[in-house]
Amino acid sequence: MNIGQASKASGVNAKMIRYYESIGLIPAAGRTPAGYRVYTDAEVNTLRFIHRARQFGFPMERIRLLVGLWRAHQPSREVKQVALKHMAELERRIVELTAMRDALKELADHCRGDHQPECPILRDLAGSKTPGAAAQAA
Amino acid sequence: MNIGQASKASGVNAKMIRYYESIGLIPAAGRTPAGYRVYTDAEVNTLRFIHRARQFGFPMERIRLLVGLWRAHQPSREVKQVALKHMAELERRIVELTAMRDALKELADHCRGDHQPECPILRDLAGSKTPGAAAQAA
DNA sequence: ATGGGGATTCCCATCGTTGTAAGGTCAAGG
DNA sequence: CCTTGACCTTACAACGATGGGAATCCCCAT
Repeated sequence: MNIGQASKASGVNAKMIRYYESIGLIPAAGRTPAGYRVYTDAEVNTLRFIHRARQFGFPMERIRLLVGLWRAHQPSREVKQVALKHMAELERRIVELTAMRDALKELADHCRGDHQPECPILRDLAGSKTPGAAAQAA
Repeated sequence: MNIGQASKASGVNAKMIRYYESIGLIPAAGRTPAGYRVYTDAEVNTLRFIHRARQFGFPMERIRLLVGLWRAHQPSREVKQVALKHMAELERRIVELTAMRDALKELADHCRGDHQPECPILRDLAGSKTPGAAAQAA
């Protein structure tokens, strides 16, 4: 199996496969005499694992951890701990973005959006010393 | 006003002020004979505007746009349009992250988290061909 | 043998921010 | 006058993960 086939089978872009190898997330693949990378089913499984973990938003370093736990059949406590930590970070980010969206919505809702330059959004950006002013007004 | 004072007054890191200048987001500041950058109150206001826009998560290119609209007293319609586009992107990201968190929570909730290696999280990462399997099972 | 598709390596760009290194400048105090 | 420390200057690199492209090479089929 060469890198193109491994890519299709795992869902991981060929370019990314080489990158994962370069950062040591996966061991260096075998090579044909001509220098082409060769992948076994087991290696494709690992790539699929990584791909799926990326879909969950896990950062590479945590994926490195997860792959290690997986291959070494470590206690599920360890795995769960990593997952919970990631979920907490997702949650943090969600809260952040939601706050941005809501604050912005508050301003946009009061913006006429017509031909006149007067605009609560610009007023807030330009002048607000107290970031919560819009929310407080709401 | 030198860059340190402008930084404190605007909330924008001095390093970032130089960066914003380098990418043309703000015009090059005046200089003292010794080469120190000098800032007026108006320039600090612009920096504060940028700082606030960053807090709303606006990417630089959109901030460049907003600063332009602001300074040229353009119709609020333009401003609102930019804000709405950004809100839509925030929303997209929120939905993405929420889906990740929920799917992960579903798996973590069913993980014993004990000394045994058996773990729904790893099972999903390793084997799921259908990304929605966990959600469907729920 | 020729062509096309796929492989290789290497470099560059993203986006916003931070860090570091090596220097110049200013103001205060001994 | 000299030192000290805080501040400024430029320039370069790194981050995380990915995409793009160039130049070259390999394999297979016609």
